[in-house]
Amino acid sequence: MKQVKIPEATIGRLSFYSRFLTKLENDGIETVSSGEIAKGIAGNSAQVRKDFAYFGGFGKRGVGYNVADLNRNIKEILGLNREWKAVIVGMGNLGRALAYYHGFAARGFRIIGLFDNNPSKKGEKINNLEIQDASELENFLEKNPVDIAILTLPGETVQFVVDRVVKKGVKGILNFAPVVVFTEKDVQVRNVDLSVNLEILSYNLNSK
Amino acid sequence: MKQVKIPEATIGRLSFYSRFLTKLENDGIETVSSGEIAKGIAGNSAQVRKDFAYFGGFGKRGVGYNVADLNRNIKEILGLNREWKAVIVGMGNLGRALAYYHGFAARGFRIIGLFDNNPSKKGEKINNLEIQDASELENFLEKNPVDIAILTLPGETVQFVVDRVVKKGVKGILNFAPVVVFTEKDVQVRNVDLSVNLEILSYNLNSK
DNA sequence: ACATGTGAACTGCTTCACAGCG
DNA sequence: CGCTGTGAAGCAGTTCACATGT
Repeated sequence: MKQVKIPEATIGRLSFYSRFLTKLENDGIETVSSGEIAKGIAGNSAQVRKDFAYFGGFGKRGVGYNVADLNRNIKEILGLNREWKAVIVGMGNLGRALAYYHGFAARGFRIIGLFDNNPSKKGEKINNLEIQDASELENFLEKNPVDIAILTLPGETVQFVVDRVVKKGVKGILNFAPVVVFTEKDVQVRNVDLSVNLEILSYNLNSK
Repeated sequence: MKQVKIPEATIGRLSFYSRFLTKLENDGIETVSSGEIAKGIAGNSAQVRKDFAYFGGFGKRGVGYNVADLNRNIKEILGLNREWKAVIVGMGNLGRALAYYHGFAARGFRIIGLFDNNPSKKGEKINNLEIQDASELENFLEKNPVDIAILTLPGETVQFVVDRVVKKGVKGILNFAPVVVFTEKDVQVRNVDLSVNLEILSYNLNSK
């Protein structure tokens, strides 16, 4: 295996593969072929094999892949063999929904702090975590190192909060507001945009 | 202008451009260059021009683009010059958050029905809409034609609901569960996956 | 003079097709 | 024989660089 650049699209698919494999594991299935994986995630078998080949290949020719092994390898590649600590800033409806969302914990992301700048929300409990006032953010991050900040904030306030959490060592940002975030380049930013997807739907529906 | 295939990536960017232009319109700015747009959405000016060129080009050489004109054109391309009617099925935390989300209405997507199969939620009001029992879904869709179904459901139930709404004429699906949806090909499906983005963050943070 | 519009070059990702191996 | 692993081909999207138009 030579060390080449991994397409970001491949990383995204690894995440799908892993969840599909977890389902297979739960069903007690031990072996799976690239074709079956492709069917499970609506992809193409050559692509599945190529994706794995970037990391050296995990299969047996003529047989397929061992489900548990493969899943363990993928999780390790994705960095899911450790726990990632995250905070959510902005406890509006979306922030709350994410605080309750089980999918994160199931994949190793632990939410350890919730913040909002509205004093009337302070102390409210969500999933055994108390909402803290946004002014506590720096203080909290100093005592509790955090890897990722999930920002469910109005667009105007996002950059301000990004600067604050980055200064306290946060290295990953998951931003839900439709604004561009600027940071040092060693900080990873991912944007989730709810409207874009509806607008692509709109375009596709319209041009039929 | 010749009719060529438009990259899906271009459509996604049009959505960003439009929101950036709306901001400029609100600030009373009348003219903008491809370079300024590029800065606003963290892109590249050649790409901005190429994106517009797919649709014939909207600018004046030596000057730039008229903000209001350009935005109107983009919205028309995206199909946002009409109202799209949508329902949300699955009123868990995420479904509720989306029901409250203002961003949809601001872009012409009107939520006209909320459904859940938990009888205890029936009648509860969110944003002036009553949650209806899932058994009412077909009945409602017959009386109220709907373009898009937003599905915030557990993965296991998604396909069942997709089949039901598609049978009643829904042509667009926005699915938030990490499962593959199968439909006739004239139905558009978009998937929003919250965990994938965290896992890509995890990968990128891990490989530093 | 200046910013658009665009062919051409480039880069990156996907699909093909088959050699290699269990 | 079957399914993986992989070079090579093919395709799609991005960036370059400049001719074009105002």
